Amino acid sequence: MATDRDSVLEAAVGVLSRRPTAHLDEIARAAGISRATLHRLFPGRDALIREVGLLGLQRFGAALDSAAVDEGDAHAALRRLVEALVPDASLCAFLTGESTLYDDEEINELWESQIARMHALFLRGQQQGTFRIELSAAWLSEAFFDLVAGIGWAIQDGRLAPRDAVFSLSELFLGGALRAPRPS
Amino acid sequence: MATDRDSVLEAAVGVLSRRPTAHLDEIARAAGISRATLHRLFPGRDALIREVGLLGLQRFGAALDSAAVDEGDAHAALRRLVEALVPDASLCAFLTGESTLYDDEEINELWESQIARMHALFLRGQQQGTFRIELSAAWLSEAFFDLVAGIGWAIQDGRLAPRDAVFSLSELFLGGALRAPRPS
DNA sequence: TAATTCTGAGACATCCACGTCTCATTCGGA
DNA sequence: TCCGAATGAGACGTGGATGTCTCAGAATTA
Repeated sequence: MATDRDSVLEAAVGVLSRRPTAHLDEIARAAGISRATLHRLFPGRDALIREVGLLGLQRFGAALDSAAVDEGDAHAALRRLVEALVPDASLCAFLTGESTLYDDEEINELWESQIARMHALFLRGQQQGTFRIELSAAWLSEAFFDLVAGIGWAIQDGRLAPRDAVFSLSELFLGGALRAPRPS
Repeated sequence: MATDRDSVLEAAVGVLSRRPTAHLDEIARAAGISRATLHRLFPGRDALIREVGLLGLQRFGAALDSAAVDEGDAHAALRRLVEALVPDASLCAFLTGESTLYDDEEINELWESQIARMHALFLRGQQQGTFRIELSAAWLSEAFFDLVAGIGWAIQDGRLAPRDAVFSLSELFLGGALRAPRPS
């Protein structure tokens, strides 16, 4: 069953985003399977983490796609991106915390290309007069992703209600990023 | 020499904030000492990481003190806090990345108490009408610290100029946190 | 200079997570 | 019911980082 692999990856995210050094025992338990089965699904720890990373980057890219970040008003695009990204916030938290991921060439390239899309969004928004130009597009991209990851951690630890996530993130970030005094 | 321990801790932060799983060899090399001397200064890896964590929390507390976060206007207090905290941004990055730290009771209590001080600052700011009340004080605290950590990572990786750190952080965050349309 | 202390380099031993294996059990289909 | 596949539990070996040790050389002090 291919679905099983995915559900295991989901469970792995839940554990690894909070504790990147978690043992395989713990991940297996979280997935509701034995360590043996975990090894049957994934050759080893490195492979598992790599696949989780690829899943995260794929979801990230899918969110960028579904939000159509390179179309229309940058402000609206960013709000769409928040909506699309929040459900995978813990995955983004994983991408931030698991630093060893970026030793891998393919992962690195994927990451760079997704970040470039975000960078382009902010750059376009600045050219449109939507986003502030005193803050570099690079910093806006970085800060945005940091906040998404923070959302993921906060939700997982029960410090933030999932329902509040989209509002909290978009209001705080856009308040600082938008050039206009305050969005409606 | 007591100073040596501190300089080793500083070097350890530089390595561990970026790669929490770095080997002791690497940390020793970064500190310019041998692994043997590292072991003479710190009983083991756990002890080293614990001391780095304590250093970070102490610096965090010192920043809260020097910024006098519980005095006067909350807006001004937060700006002072940013100034005081940015030099130790990588230490804050370490505190967010090294999750195993919080297995320790003492570390956990220290962390909670410092966060409580930040929480109080935001709560006071909300009561003063300085900060937005649509965003919970807890989320503001969390998001602020996430951004500080992000600043630390960005500076260490050379993606952000240290000179721009205070401005980038305070402008972005305050823009989203302040109730007033935009600070001067 | 001589003595003491500190340091670095390296050689071990140890420990723990990981990877592999076996085997009994369970689940699902014929 | 029977058979095959999949799973879980556990044992076992392995690798690599860690922790401890020794010893020679450097640094510091008298």
